[in-house]
Amino acid sequence: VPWPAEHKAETRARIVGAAAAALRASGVADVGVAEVMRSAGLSHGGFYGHFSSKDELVAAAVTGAGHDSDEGLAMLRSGVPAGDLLEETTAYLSAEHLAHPERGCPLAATGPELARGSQTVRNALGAEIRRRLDRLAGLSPRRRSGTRRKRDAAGALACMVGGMVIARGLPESEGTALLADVRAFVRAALSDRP
Amino acid sequence: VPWPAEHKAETRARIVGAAAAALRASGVADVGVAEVMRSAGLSHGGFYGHFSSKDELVAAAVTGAGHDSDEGLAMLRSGVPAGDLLEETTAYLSAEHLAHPERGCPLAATGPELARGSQTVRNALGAEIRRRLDRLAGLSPRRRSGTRRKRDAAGALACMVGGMVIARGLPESEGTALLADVRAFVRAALSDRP
DNA sequence: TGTACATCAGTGAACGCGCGTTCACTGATGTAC
DNA sequence: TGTACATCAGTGAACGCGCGTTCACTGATGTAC
Repeated sequence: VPWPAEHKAETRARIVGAAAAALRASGVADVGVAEVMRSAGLSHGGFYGHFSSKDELVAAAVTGAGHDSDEGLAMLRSGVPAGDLLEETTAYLSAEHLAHPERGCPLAATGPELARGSQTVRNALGAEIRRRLDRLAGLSPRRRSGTRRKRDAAGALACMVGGMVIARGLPESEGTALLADVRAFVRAALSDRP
Repeated sequence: VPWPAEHKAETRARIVGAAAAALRASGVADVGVAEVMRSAGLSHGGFYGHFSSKDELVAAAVTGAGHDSDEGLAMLRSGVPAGDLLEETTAYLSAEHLAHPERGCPLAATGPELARGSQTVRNALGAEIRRRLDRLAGLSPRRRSGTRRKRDAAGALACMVGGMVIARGLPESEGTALLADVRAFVRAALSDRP
């Protein structure tokens, strides 16, 4: 074996990382293979040594983006491990996340485009959604029923993704104000009352 | 004036209508000017007699799509005028809407792509979002405070858009189940309790 | 230890193709007389 | 009423351009002797 064992995997990870950021910043269609390779410090043509098509890269990037979005949220909590569902939702619906799609949630940045993608992309997207729903359901208070926790996870994720999509469709100050309204809505919805 | 006064406006409306459907079905990037003109029954080259760029068409299509999405929701209520906020949300989060992005909400179908668009497109998108928020706030019970109505409108719209985006990212049966969870979440959130 | 070799990650130029846009032209229309 | 005309909505071919993909090649690497 003429090259160090991890070399190729490391290069591939660098390409996926560059793609994950570019994808969320510019969308699937507006990101070119050449651009991704350039930001990974490689030449255009080497791409097909790692992936058999752009599609495969997009699928890998969705999964990669999901993970660094989690890390980003963890940083907003200053490294404190995720507490409850409301805290998680509040961190997601922050001005910080609004301003930085490229390190944020891939669903909010490119959900509809991915849903129209190939089967490979749709599989990665579906897996990412399930992962998030499971994670959120796990953050719901233990005293609640499974049904209630599942419902709250679905509602919270819908508010997160929808809130961010809407806020990004408005000028910044309006978007920031809208996020505050959605946060208040979720706080009320997740409270103990109903 | 060699042509009937309304002729050009009618043709333009036909182009916008075709674009509004194609846009929601395939996204901004995957819809070509040629394809839109063909489905409007016109030839490719005539486009620039009506619009100065594809961008201008997309902006017009967003507004057009907003209106026929409203009509679609009205039909799901069998023509009954919109009642309260919960009914509206329930109609939006339906299996019917899940299956037919091309006549549904443009925010759920193309929100993130539009948010990355030109200023012209962003303006149309912002106007469409404000229109929907105002409409939803108006459907909230009168007895509630302005603050509460604004918050509920924001939360309901976030749940609608986010719920639909997520559901469309899952296989159909899972998506349908998720919509039911989000509907239950919104029902609880809009109840009188808190 | 030093050198020739086989491997394969990465290079860079080239390829079709489809897109948005342009443009010289056509032909259907209402108007003038 | 009928005919010549000016207008302008629509046609269809052509244009660059950037994209995803391919491919013959390069050169850095660990291995064999």
